[in-house]
Amino acid sequence: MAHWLYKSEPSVWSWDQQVAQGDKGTFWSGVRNHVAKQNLMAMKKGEKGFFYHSNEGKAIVGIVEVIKEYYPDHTDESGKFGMVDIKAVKPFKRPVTLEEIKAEPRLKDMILVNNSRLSVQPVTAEEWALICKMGGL
DNA sequence: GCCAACGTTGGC
DNA sequence: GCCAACGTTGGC
Repeated sequence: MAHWLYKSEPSVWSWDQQVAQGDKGTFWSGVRNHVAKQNLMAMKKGEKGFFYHSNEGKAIVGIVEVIKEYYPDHTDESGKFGMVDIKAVKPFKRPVTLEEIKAEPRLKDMILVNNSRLSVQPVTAEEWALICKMGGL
């Protein structure tokens, strides 16, 4: 089962807002990048991902799960892009900051470190396990 | 189909 | 607020 990482600016859409949606979750719209789109299309229901706060906080704050697979993004006028639905699963006991991730040699190949602009990223099994541990889960 | 110009993202 | 990195656009 694959793992993912979703980036959001808290001023636009925060973890707290995601949690407030409960089990019904929300659609993850607004992706306008083809690599990110490929990642969205590869997602399967039930797969989990990290929720990362960019700009403010710069930390992974919790875990989300895919509850609906790829379908057209109604906010995209061109009709080329789509989205998935995700819901909050559980918060980290403590956030794992970008600083900590950069300081960990085993995480030096993470896309988050090397291509910070990609908004939806795959995470390897090793990275997943390590970051969960760092987050107190 | 190349590439310069421009816009956006996100860390610092 | 600056700027590097990246993606997209449009002229040729």
